[in-house]
Amino acid sequence: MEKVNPSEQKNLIIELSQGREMANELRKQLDPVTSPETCEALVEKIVSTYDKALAMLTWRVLKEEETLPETGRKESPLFHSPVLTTPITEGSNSSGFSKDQECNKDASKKRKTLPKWSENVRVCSASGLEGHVDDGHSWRKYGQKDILGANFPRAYYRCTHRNSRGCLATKQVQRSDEDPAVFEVTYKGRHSCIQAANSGSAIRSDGKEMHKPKKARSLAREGGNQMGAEQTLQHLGQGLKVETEVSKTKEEIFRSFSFSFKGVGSDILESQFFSDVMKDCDMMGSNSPTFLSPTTSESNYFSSSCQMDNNFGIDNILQTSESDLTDMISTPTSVISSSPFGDHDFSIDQVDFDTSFTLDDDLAYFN
DNA sequence: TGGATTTGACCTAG
DNA sequence: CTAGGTCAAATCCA
Repeated sequence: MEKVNPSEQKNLIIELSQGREMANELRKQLDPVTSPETCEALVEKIVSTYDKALAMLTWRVLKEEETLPETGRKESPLFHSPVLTTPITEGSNSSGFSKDQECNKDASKKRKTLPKWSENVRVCSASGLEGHVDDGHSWRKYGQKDILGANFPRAYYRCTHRNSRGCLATKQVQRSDEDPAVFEVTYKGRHSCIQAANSGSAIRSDGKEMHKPKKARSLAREGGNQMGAEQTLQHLGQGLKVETEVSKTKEEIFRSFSFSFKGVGSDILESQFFSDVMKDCDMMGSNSPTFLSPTTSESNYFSSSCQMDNNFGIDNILQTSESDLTDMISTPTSVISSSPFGDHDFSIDQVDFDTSFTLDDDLAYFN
């Protein structure tokens, strides 16, 4: 990493500066009057800032290593970087590497070879769109399965561009048993398509949504407690308010961060890492220009757009592993707040853009 | 007519 | 063997 381009350097400076400022602020706050929550928030914020800076540096190294033979890349100690997200150990193996990474060795024998990470999304009840959690990509449902012990079936989605562009990204959406308003979304694989962020469910210039899933239509068919299709679409068009399992504190914590990503990567790269940077955007909906201030004391409502303005390549940051956040998911309210560093896959490959990342919709209809 | 969803069957990991 | 994951034909809908 002998050379840092000006953009990255700038971002690093910003991050580190923020960390310093927040540390100073925390010092000021360290008086008996200050609430522990405030201090905790500041600490989280500081840690997050440094994590981001480290992630940037990490990514740079990984990017460079990508030019090296595959073996060298996989053996990179960076895969064990504390910056990276907690490995999900779905049926974990004992090695330091994720199952995915190991599976790369013999992909022909194993079916699950893609990185996996999860997030919880709570859909604003007012939207009437239960489980419609869009991450900016267009998904096509290819299956639904009743899961043992779960009250609700699990829906399986894959990228719409699976055939046309060979995009292998998939996701699973399951409604939480504990809180039906919470949808556990598990992503697998990374998008090799470039539709990502600024396309997805973006609103077209004519006001209509792109990739409007027919899920909305079926919702109308199903009737029940769902609102009418017209209303549904209207809500979608207006930008679905999505509530993540993030405390207000978190919102405050991450509000100041702004990131965008300049993907550079190889589409073949299977391992991927999504730092809290993305979590900030995706989960916190932090400093989106269209961010809506929380309207309740315990919920984060925000619009689906998440502006990402810097040039931080993210999709090539390697995910430490295909981890399984199932345990985290099972306790939604504590998940995100305790671990803001989820892994996210955003295929922003080979795209240099300032984009509005949408989180607006994605219907999972489990009725 | 083409793309998306539904759903039963099939495949595979554990 | 079982449960989870995927396939693919049937169906729906704009």
